[in-house]
Amino acid sequence: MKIATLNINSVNARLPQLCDWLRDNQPDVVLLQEIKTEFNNFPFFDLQMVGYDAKILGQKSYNGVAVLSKTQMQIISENLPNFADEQARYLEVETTVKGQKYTISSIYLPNGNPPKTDLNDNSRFEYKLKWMDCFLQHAENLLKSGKNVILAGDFNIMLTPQDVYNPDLFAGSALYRPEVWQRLNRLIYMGYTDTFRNLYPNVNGYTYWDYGATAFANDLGLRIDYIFTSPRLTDRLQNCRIDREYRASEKSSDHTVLIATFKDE
DNA sequence: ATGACGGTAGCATACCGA
Repeated sequence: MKIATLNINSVNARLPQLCDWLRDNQPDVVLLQEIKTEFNNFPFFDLQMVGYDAKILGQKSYNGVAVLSKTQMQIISENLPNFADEQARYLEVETTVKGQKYTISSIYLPNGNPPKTDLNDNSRFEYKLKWMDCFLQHAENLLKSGKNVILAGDFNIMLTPQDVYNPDLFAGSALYRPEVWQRLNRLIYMGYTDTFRNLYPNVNGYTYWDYGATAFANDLGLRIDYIFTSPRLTDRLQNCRIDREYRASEKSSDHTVLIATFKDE
């Protein structure tokens, strides 16, 4: 079973490249974040043509998450079940791949930095922390269910200095503060595995590079996209890799694709 | 501290992003 996640930064602006990537890589499931469109403008037909069914939680202009799958899916939850959210950031589905059942969530965690017009406004950071608290509660409930759970997407957090090209530059950033480290670590302590870091403890593993010309060329990146797995699924983990080729391609997102594969039995 | 760069809404420029 092969699953990929990508913050696509507008699905419609990058649809041809996405379809090409799907044809070339043939993942069973793909999680998208920042689709930046609502249901009526989502490219269901084009994705169907390359073999994927789609479930989405859309929003005009901002946010929006989706799950693509070769097999039939069922939506379990639009938004976190314990949090009335005005922003489209969480979609949970169930699907069966090669005889194995999975509970899979596409996650776009809030950024949390203040608007440029008011750097003292901490409401977005408070929203991020509240979002994470509700997410952790739900993640714990999923863990107790004993299902095969995959929680993946853009978490907007660098967990350690290794995940940042220049930690000093991000001191005080909402993506790099003790309050979010503490919360994301709780996900790990309760039993979920950060698949990439688990397999590659000594590789930076960046998944995002600024659009500015120097960033990708000089590998000035951040590791903010994650694939977390529940224990029984972690036992079946075969690989987790970053597809830097996608980020190097024409008209790519500023994020790149993270891909995990699992043994099928 | 600011902007590089890019997308969306909608038609000029503001907002969002990490």
